[in-house]
Amino acid sequence: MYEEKQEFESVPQDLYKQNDKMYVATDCIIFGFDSGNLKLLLFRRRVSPLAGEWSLIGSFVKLDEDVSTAAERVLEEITGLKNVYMEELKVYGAADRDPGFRCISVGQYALIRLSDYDRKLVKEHGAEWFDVEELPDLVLDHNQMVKEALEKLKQKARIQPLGFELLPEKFTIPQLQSVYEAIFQKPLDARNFRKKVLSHNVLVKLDEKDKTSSKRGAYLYKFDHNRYKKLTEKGYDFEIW
Amino acid sequence: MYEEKQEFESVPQDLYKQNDKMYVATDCIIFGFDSGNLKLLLFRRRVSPLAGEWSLIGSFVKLDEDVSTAAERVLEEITGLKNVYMEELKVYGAADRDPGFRCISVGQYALIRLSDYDRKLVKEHGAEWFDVEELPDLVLDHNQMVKEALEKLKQKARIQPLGFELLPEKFTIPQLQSVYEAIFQKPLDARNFRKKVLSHNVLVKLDEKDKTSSKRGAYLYKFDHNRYKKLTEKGYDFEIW
DNA sequence: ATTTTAAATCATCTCAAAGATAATAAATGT
DNA sequence: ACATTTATTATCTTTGAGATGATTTAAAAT
Repeated sequence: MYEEKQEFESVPQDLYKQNDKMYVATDCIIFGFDSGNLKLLLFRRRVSPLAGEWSLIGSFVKLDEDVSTAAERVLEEITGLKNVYMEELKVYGAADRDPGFRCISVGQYALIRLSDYDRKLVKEHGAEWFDVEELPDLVLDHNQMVKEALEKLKQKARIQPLGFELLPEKFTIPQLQSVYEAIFQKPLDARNFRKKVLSHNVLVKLDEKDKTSSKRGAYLYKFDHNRYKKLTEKGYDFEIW
Repeated sequence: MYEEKQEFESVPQDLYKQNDKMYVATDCIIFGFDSGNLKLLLFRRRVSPLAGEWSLIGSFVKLDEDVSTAAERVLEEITGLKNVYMEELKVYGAADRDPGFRCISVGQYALIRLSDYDRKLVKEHGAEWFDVEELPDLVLDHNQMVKEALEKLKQKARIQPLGFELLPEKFTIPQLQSVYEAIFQKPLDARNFRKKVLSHNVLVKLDEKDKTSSKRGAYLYKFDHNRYKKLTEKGYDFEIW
């Protein structure tokens, strides 16, 4: 499956399977969105055992580092992106989850804009984007992590507007719909979707149109973060779309 | 605040603040329900520093132990209860959260029936129940954990029937209402509550009545786990009450 | 024994939002 | 000029949440 000879960062060999240390790692489920499909960024595991196998983007948490910082660090390392939407999924803490050493992993999922990331960096690290529906076998419990991240994303998307995180600054309603169709994995009615999504008054209609995907062209919108902030502070219930 | 001399389990002194180990702990936010109020079980922290201060019920995760098992272990140790509803809250992973050593904690909240727990065990461990509204100052970030657990409970209770976990096997509708009023921290209309809660057909009406809290007496019900299971498997949306 | 009382229970009504469907508008390609 | 496709506006129907009125029941008070 992975033939090339390569150097990997690894736990010092003298520690491997012989020490009594508890390791804490974080693995990022990094979602992107492109042409109607959710994508996931993967790379090759850097530590033995299983070095070289497809894996979520992860890293050990350093002793003097916050867990969330570790996730941000590794995400920036591979994609060049900062200030990305990221949220904790859950802890994977089975004693036997990693055959090499005792390591619990904090799963965190991130939503990034495919337009923004640093392609060179990604390439350098051997990372690749996969369609969420067509993932390879991943190391350890990573396939399970992805499954649960998708589930959580689906759930979260119902009560919090985060489809925007996957789109460029400016986007059309149909594009947004397409994101939600990918997340919910079912078709939505364009007319009702528009009605709902606009009813919250957190979208600002721009004067430009996007004509890449239709003859008529659709108006571009942008998300009004300020307005959203004000609404949620007032306890506004976003349980919609 | 805590004057008595006492022995505490602790990290070996030679390791304290000098070793480079990563520790993983779990802290349980243990909820109970009594006479209209949510209660929380607390005990005295067993490790230095801050040994003897009020703390959530917690423990280190052993090297050969699942994180979830650790939580179940400590919960049983203190309350004698097994098979309790427990769910992960989130990870508390700030590098400086514990002044003694580097330790991340997995917060987990549990719902137990106050009728069931082992009072002797609780007493032996110096644990006590506190009204959620009147908690003492807790060690580290534990007050924050409680706050977030309450928030999560409130959210979760909207889409999943878990008020039952806090009540005895048999309960009345008014009792159930009282649980939800405690969770949501607002009064509910008895007539509408009844309508909603019965509309899902997961409650079985018994022939007995409970007369402890009213002259007329209210019928006892029990939760139909099987029926609930079937419904959720079919994708039934419980976004109610 | 009758009345009072407080909860428990049943029955309607109103309103708003969700989903289904119809109709129109704006471009492009033929 | 017309057909075609996507975007957009406008209605209609149904459902369910919340508000409120009315009735039952059994214990306690008179």
